[in-house]
Amino acid sequence: MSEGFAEPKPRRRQARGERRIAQLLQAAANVFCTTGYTAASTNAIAREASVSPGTLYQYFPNKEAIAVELGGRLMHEMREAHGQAFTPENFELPLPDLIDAVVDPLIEFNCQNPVFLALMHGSEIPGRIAEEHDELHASLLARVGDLIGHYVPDIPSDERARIADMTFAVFKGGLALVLAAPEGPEREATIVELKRVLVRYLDPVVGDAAGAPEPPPRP
Amino acid sequence: MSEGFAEPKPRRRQARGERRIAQLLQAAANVFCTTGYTAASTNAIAREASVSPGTLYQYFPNKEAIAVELGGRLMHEMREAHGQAFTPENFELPLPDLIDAVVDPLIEFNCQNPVFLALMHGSEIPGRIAEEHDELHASLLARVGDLIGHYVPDIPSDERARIADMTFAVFKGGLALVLAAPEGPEREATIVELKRVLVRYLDPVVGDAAGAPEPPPRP
DNA sequence: GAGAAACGCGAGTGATCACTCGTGTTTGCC
DNA sequence: GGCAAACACGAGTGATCACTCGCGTTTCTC
Repeated sequence: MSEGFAEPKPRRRQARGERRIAQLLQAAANVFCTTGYTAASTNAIAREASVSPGTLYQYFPNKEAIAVELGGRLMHEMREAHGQAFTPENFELPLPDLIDAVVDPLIEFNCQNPVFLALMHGSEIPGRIAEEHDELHASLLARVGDLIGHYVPDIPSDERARIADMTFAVFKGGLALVLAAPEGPEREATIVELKRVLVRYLDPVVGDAAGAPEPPPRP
Repeated sequence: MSEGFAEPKPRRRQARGERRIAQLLQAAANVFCTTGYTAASTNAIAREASVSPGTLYQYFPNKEAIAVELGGRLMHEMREAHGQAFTPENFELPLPDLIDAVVDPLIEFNCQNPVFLALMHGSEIPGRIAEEHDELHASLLARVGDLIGHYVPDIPSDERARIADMTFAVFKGGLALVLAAPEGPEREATIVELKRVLVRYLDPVVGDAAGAPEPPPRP
């Protein structure tokens, strides 16, 4: 009965080990992007990282742990990206500028980490990641809801939730389109168009109560 | 060299066989929905259909063929659904009614065939389905583009394409939200909200050239 | 520089998967 | 009724996958 410690692993890592982990996660991201989580084999990940299967299993107990660690790191970066998007001073911006401030970092992050959507979107992924994703999703929704509540203080909470949900869903749909567009002017134009959707959808919502009544004339 | 016929299969099917095929496709749809295409095993599909693995392979040469046949049938139904959505008389409707006429059948179809999105959306699916889906996608985009061109005849083609792309992307994002909502009043409210997004986005586009200048007051 | 521990390897292992095959049953046709 | 073909079965087969293990190498610590 003694020594019932369930301590995970007081394992000392060397610098080489940390490097290998980063290398393996990068390889896993590539393989997950191209083949998806389920069809990605651990041997393929090891091969992509130019190491043996045994080496991979020195750092990760199983395939799911790779995805969880990768997802966790991406989630952390994502929180930073959207943390700087929802600063208090942005709350006072006019709607188009606010949308710029919120949307740009999120798009930038997803463009540079396409594996994020690949991991979060599939219904094939392990439950652990889905939970973390749900948390992040709920957190983002709450922030959008706060924003709407700030512009329209007396909105019913169910309506506010519905608008936040729809805003986020529209963003996700547009984000997929942005990621599908080739980098360059075409992608930029798609981003502009996505922001146009959001502005036109939200302007009447916030415009009713805030002081941004008239839409600017289109060129 | 003689008998170089590549005839697929002049196989005579009995009524029992046709029934089995429908039964197997239904079972496959269930399994694909819950586990995804890659993780779905042919044995699991056979079990869901209460037949033996050997019976399954009497009607389908391999796992991909099941998905292709299922996708093909869904695609056919889908074309019917959106064929009745883009009838010429709908072209003359005011924007909100037009959106009702186009969006409602598509949502209805996807609600009753959730496996459709599951098959079309994954990046894990066999190439054959992706091709068919691309065709359908392009066809739908063209219809939306025609619609925009009808309302705004002198719009530049690249801008028209971008608007059609974004409209469809927004719809897909909202559709995911609709499918995630529980059936009943909540789903209906989500559908209404999705239509609101589309109307607000497209109204300034078509309003510039057509005769629907003023938005109705919101209650 | 010697011992310990982290690192690295790759053939091997058991499980699972897509798919086959030999055999028995049902159906359509004369 | 009898024959041929379609239907149905489920144990079996080879391939592949996640994961292990024994052993050799590098790095840290003293």
